[in-house]
Order: sequence, then C-alpha cells, then structure tokens
Amino acid sequence: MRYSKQRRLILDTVLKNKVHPSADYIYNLLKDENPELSLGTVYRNLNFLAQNNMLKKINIPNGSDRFDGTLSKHQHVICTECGKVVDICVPELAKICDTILDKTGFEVNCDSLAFEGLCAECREKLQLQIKIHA
Amino acid sequence: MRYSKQRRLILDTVLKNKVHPSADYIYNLLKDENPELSLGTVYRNLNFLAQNNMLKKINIPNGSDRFDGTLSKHQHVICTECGKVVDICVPELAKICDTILDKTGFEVNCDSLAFEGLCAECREKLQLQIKIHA
DNA sequence: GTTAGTGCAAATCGTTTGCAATGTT
DNA sequence: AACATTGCAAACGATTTGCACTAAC
Repeated sequence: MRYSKQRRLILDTVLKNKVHPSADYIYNLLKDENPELSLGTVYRNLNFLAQNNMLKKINIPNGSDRFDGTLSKHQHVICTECGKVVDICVPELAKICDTILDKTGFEVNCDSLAFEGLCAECREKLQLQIKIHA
Repeated sequence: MRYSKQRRLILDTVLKNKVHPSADYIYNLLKDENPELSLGTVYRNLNFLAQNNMLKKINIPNGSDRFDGTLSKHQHVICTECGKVVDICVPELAKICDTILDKTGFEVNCDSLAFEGLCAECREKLQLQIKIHA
C-alpha cells in the first residue's frame, strides 16, 4: 500500500470530522485546497481504507454512504429526517447475535447495525409543523 | 385509492412470495403473463403500498430494496453473500430502543432494523473455498 | 523502473419522473 | 366525466470503471 497525498488527506478528513462524512462531503471540503482532487479518487480511497479496516463504512438508506474513523465496536443511529449519524454502544447486542445464530443459522455482525429514527431536533421541528397545519 | 389490475397483481405477488421480492424480481415474474406491465409501475405500486402500510419496504445495503407482506412487528436478517432475507423477532429490542431514546434523544424504530451477516449455506460455501485455495 | 494510484469522463445500477394515453370509479 | 393510474422513455443520484498519465517506492 502506497501513501499518496490524496489518501492521507482523505483519511485525515474522516478521522477529524466527527460528522461521519460522505464521499461528496469530503470532496467538497478538500477540493478548494486541492483543485486537482477528483471525486473518483475520494470514492476509491474511502473504499480501500474501509476494506483495510482503517475506516468503517456506514450504509444510509436512501442516502450516500458515510464513513467513520472510530474503529472500536459500536453501532449507529441515523436520523431519517436530517441524516445525522451518531455513535452508540449497545453491549446487549452480543447476546442477541448469539440467539440469532442459534435460531436462524445466520452469523450476524452486530457492529454494522444501524438504527433509524428521528433525532430530538427533528422531532421538535415536526411537532411544530403539525401545530401550524392544524 | 383505485384497485388497478396491476396493483392487485403486484400486491398478491409480494404476499405470496416469501422471498421478500425486489421490484425487479416481481417485474420479471409477472411480465411474461402481463407483457404490457412496466417496471415503473411496479416501483410506483410498491412504494404506494408501503406508504399505505400494506407492505414493508426493506432497505438492502448495496442492493435493491426488497418488500415484505408480513406486517406484524419483526426484524430482518440479510445475507451479505447471497442476498437472502429472513424474518426474525427480537422482542428485547423494545427495551434497547427505550435506552437509546434516553441516552441520545433519538426515537428509533425497532421495526425497521436489519441485521447483516452470512447465512449457514454461504458460510459453508466460503469455508470450502478457503480450503481449496489453501 | 515498476506498478500502485490518479484524474477525467463515460458507464453503471437502482430508482424516479414527466407526459400523453388509458382505466377505474 | 373526473382523475387516479399506466407505459414509456428520459432523467436521476450515487457510485464504479477504463484508460492514459503520474507519482511513490
């Protein structure tokens, strides 16, 4: 593995940005200072880094993939309204995964689990809208 | 809501097919007997039926969405190798969702949760391949 | 010097959409 | 008759890919 300038830049950006950035977010953040950088390179590096366990890839239903530099065992919560991604740790899942293996034969990976829901801010906003329209 | 021939056909197909079919699967299954049917109509109806709580939509990371006619509270397990989708019921998740609300302010929907992993058959196949290449 | 990595643009995949025509109520 | 729904094809957004060029080792 070679450490190109681009690869270092992209990895650093994910490690520094706690928002769980998408490829596009990273590209837009970096392109001003690095006008030669291409979006394809960002994608290629994010995938490469995820495959080599230097990043985690987070799948977002109906949205761009996001990336996470925190490698310790944890799960994610995704706001379906604003797209916010937050880290959580649910240790009880280990036991649940064992049960799933027993019952279904599936060896599931608790680490890739993502809960979908509404964050506090979006819940509040939506409540307001209901009041206005009532 | 009008009950077009196409809508009835598509809903029936999901209800009958326990494989959790995708739009494409349904389209290919039906198009021989219904050559006029279009893929766009299949998508439109699946989304319509899901919005009206007559079906559940299941998001598949790196794959087509799948649909489920079983409406009772349950979760899914997805095989990342062959794409198989299986229903499971994990009642413990209710408590976990409460904890998540407390800790993060996110109101999450345990019902939309999907575990990713390897089914028994794919685990076996992959084991074999490792042996062959060794 | 070799070959992994890049930039660019074209291609891909799953899905959605505009529009004129049709079917359902 | 009104309008929800269709078929078709074009458009879409996110991501991947082929290829000739460049940079890391």
